[in-house]
Amino acid sequence: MNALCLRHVSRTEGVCCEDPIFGGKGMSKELAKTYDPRGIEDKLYQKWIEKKYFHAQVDHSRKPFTIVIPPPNITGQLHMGHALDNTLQDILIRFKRMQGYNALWQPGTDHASIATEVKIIEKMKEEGITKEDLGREGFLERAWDWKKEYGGRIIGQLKKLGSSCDWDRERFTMDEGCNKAVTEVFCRMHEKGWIYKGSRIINWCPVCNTSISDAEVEYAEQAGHFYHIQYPVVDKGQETGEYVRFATTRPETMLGDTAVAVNPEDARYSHLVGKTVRLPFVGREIPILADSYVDMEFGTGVVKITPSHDPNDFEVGKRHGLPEINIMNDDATINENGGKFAGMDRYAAREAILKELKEMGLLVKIEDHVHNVGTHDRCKTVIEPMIKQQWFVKMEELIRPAVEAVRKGEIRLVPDRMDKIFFNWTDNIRDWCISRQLWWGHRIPAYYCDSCGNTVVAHSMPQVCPACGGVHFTQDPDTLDTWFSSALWPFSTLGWPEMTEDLKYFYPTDVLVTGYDIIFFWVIRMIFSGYEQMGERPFHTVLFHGLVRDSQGRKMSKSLGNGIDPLEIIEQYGADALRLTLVTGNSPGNDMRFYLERVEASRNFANKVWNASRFIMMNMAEKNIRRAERSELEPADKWILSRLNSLVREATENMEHYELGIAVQKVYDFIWDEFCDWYIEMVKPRLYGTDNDVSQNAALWTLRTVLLNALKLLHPYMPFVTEEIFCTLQSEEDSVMISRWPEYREEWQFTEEERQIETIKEAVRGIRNVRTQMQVPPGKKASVYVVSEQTQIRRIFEEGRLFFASLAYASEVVTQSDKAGIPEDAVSVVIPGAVCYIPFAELVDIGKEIERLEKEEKRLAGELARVNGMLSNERFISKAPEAKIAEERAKKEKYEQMMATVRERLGQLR
RNA sequence: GGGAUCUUAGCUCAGCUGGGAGAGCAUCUGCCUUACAAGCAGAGGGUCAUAGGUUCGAGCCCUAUAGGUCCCACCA
Repeated sequence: MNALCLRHVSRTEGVCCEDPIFGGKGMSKELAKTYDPRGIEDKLYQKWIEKKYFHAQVDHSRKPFTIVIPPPNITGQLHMGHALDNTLQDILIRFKRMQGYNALWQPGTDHASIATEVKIIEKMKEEGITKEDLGREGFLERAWDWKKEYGGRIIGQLKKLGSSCDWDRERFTMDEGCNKAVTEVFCRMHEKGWIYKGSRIINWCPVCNTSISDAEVEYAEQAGHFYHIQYPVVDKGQETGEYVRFATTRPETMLGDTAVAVNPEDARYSHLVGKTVRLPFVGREIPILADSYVDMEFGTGVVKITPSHDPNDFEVGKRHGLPEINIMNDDATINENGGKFAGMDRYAAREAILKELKEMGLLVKIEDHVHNVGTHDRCKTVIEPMIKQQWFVKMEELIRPAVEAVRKGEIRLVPDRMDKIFFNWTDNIRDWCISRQLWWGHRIPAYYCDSCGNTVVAHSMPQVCPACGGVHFTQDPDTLDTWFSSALWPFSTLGWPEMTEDLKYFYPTDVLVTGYDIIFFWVIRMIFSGYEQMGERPFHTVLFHGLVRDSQGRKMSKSLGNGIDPLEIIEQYGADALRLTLVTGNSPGNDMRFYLERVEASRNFANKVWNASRFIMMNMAEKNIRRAERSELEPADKWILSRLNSLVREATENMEHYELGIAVQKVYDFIWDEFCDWYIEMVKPRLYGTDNDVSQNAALWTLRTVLLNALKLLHPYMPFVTEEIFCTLQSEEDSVMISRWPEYREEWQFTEEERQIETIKEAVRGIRNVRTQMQVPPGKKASVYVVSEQTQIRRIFEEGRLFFASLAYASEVVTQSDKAGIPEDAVSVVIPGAVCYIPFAELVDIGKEIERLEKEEKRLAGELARVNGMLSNERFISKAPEAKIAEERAKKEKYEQMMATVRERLGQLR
């Protein structure tokens, strides 16, 4: 048996803890001192799958909680962004599952039309094949093979992360059901007039050979030039000898110019309006017209108008009824409209044109100019605006319910500031170009009659043309934007357009978790699709996270080679460590830096939890622990239960508010600081060599109870280590992942004991402090006299004598009401309400002791000055809340009392 | 051009509705104390970017400035 492996998992019985480490043979095995996640993680995941813990089905007796996964691309490999995104989702879904919700995490993958197609073509290129060689059918066959080969890869990787998706429900954006949903939506929207085909200026990628949507255009700053060019003015067929001058960054587009425009208010050019200019090379005479689009202040105040290759010019052209002359082929070479430049690439043509313009004296000057150029986000090619027939979704009305939903808070974006980004987009929205000249994707369900060209949009190939009675049709060759199907994901995965039981029960889903980078691509489109198709919001909350960057704050990218592979991190440190790293010290929507030191810290925490559990299990071995009666609990037990209780309330609240980083930080601090460093140390004397069974049982019961609850709180973040320990502790519950989330309990609130233990902790900290300062070795014990006039305080130390002694390295603890019998040169530690005296055998350096007390005096004086300042401020007294004033008064009293003690002591020593 | 966001300890970042500045890592000191050296105990280190303002009270709210990051627009 693997020594690192705590136990075997039973695959046949309901109880997973049949082989407890200390059970059976009455002897304890030595456990590994360090937690090794390898082996354990896969084994536990396997168990969860076999027990169907991830599976959710309709159950009207319980409330559903649903998350749909942002479907990863089938071409994808798990990267840190996925790891973060899915960790957050898994935390939420595990949390809600434990709270008793019927939690469904709906998984699946995306066909990622263009991304996949590009990859397949790349691979084909290596073999020397093109798309055209294979033909559409052959290409699609290859694409499906690709999907079969790589589509499952990322799913396996998500499992490594611990994702508790309901894999029985795995979907694909191009599976039968999703296809049906896509066709249905297309037909419905077309019927309604919200999907239309039109000839408009669109973004064309000359490399990918397809149109793309506005959202896919990425602007990149590039160093370019301003070319100042002039055209000769023509009046009644004669050149007047005058020229109009203008500047352009793209001189090659002049081949498609159909006008020159000036501002109607511009007195400089008013005499030219109505005349024409002669376009060099093509010899076309084009009008000089007035349009307010032209900015008089900018440049010469003259703009050349190329309706076919510039979106603004397109609009101008529409207003003035200008001809649209396309001068480019799909690969961005100049076409026959470019005259002698035909066949040249757009950039080669630019150079050639400039050269000739210069020779003709029409190129006035060239200036350097940095400008933003639209590029295709996939391949970074500079996009070419082109006028083409494409399919569009009309956005104006469709977007309205989505805007309202966010405005009214029916859908909440976390963090709130995402609202503004959302509205910025919706306020400036243009119609969505959805057709792509690609093969991998949902083919547009539009059919053209071979006889009359009539368009029929239908669920399947029509039989007869309603216009001419023709019986032969050709389907539109284009496919849909990949986001068209993603937009339907929250309901298509649940069975829509069938009104399935699943759909009725699990829709609307609850939370969508995603990066802010796809708010436009996906989030907005899901929202309007949800309202349009389902009549209901797709989710009530969107939780945004930021980007995972490298240790220097750079984006992780392939080209930089600075990406960190989450799978390697999992292999080396464990999935729990990776997950914890990704959610700590980060707030929603903010980017984070990832570096190994942080993963190490997370791994260390997993190890800490492991070792605390190991300690508890060792002490529980062969003992029958019974539930401790309330009366049997000692102050320390009550203290930790009370602290746990507060933690439960706070962590749960934070999680409800999606403050996952804050919640887990609190759990971390509780486990490491309060539970391990204090409570465990406090109870050691009760566990080792004591004959007080009641006290020992209370300690063990408390240890086990607190640990079990802490494991539950930690489980959503670190599912593996918590499960491994939980089961080994032989809880009544089979698995932490389906156990009940802890709830606040009135009977575990012990305010008085919290105060008592805090007093002892202060004393311990003070004593440790002076011992360190005086370099007293830990092995050297000393008597500690606790002097207090207050019997209650003396009682605290008497009750806690056992652990106080061990924490404060005391050989004995004596409590008394005055200093009688305590050596004058004993070191003193002043705490509220008491003084601890430690007489060391050797002479204490009085000078240093005075120095130390003076420092304390100074500190107290500072505190008192602050408190007195507040309390003597009349406006504070009259305006601050009562509770605050009372609080400050109590502090004042405390500090004054401590100050008096310190001064008295100083007086004695001086 | 419009907008968002950040500026807190040497580094990376938390700090939830305003009420005595925190964590991890790093540094220094002492400890192999029978759960854990991936650990324990202690220490040092911050005018919370700058300047105003609101408030009894500001890291937190408002205004301006400087610097960084990002998004949108695209003046040709």
